[in-house]
Amino acid sequence: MSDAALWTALADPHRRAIVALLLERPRAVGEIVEACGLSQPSTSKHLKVLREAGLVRVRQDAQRRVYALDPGPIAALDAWLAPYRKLWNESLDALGRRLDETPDTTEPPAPKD
Amino acid sequence: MSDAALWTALADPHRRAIVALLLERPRAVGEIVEACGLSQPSTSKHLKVLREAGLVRVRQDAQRRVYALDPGPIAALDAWLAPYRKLWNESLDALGRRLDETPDTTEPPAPKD
DNA sequence: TCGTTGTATTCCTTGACTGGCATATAATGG
DNA sequence: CCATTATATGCCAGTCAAGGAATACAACGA
Repeated sequence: MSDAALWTALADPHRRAIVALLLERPRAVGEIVEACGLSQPSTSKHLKVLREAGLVRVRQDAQRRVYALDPGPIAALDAWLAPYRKLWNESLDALGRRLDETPDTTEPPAPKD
Repeated sequence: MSDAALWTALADPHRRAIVALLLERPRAVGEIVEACGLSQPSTSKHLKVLREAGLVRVRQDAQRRVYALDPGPIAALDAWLAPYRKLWNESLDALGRRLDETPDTTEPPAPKD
């Protein structure tokens, strides 16, 4: 819930992997266990962290628990990022201006993948 | 440099605080020490982590070292976020549609908080 | 060159996080 | 009610990161 919990939750690579999995579609724990190659208990613990950070929500389907992404905290991250985005937009602008001033290159900036 | 380093760097609240400080303007280590209330060595270590994650760059000014944000990794974060942003845009859309279907409220959605 | 200022690094201790294993708990079907 | 399936939790050991103190290193001024 707190900002800290969100960052800590996403700091772990396995948890980011889980979040990425859930971006495709909601999944039951079993699927997640298989996909991330951890033991079931470890996976459950990671899911708990994600749950407590508000990043995922659970729906019960018979014995299975189906986890799905909650967009809220992601939006919070986006909000955190906003002021910085302004910063790097400026630097892109600066780059653009510099390119304009050098008539040697006829190619457009080409997205640096 | 790696994605992992970026997340780990930002996982720490003190380091996020430093990054926020540097968003306003570049600062020498001394200023940062004062601002974040840690000892000078601890602060230096945090700066090292940020440096190795590519989040900050150093410029030498006499004895002082002035740290400044590097927009690159922030952009990387933004890129990571992009697919998820699509997700919560959809959910906002869904919310909008639901509000459209309930003619009771005449008020606009009103930003939550 | 020497003292001073500003910053980085090393050493050490402590606390937190991770993963596996075993086990508890919840839900279902017979 | 019992066995089974699906998930969560407790316990333990290994690892790692953080902070403080002391110290080393670098750049400047006299």
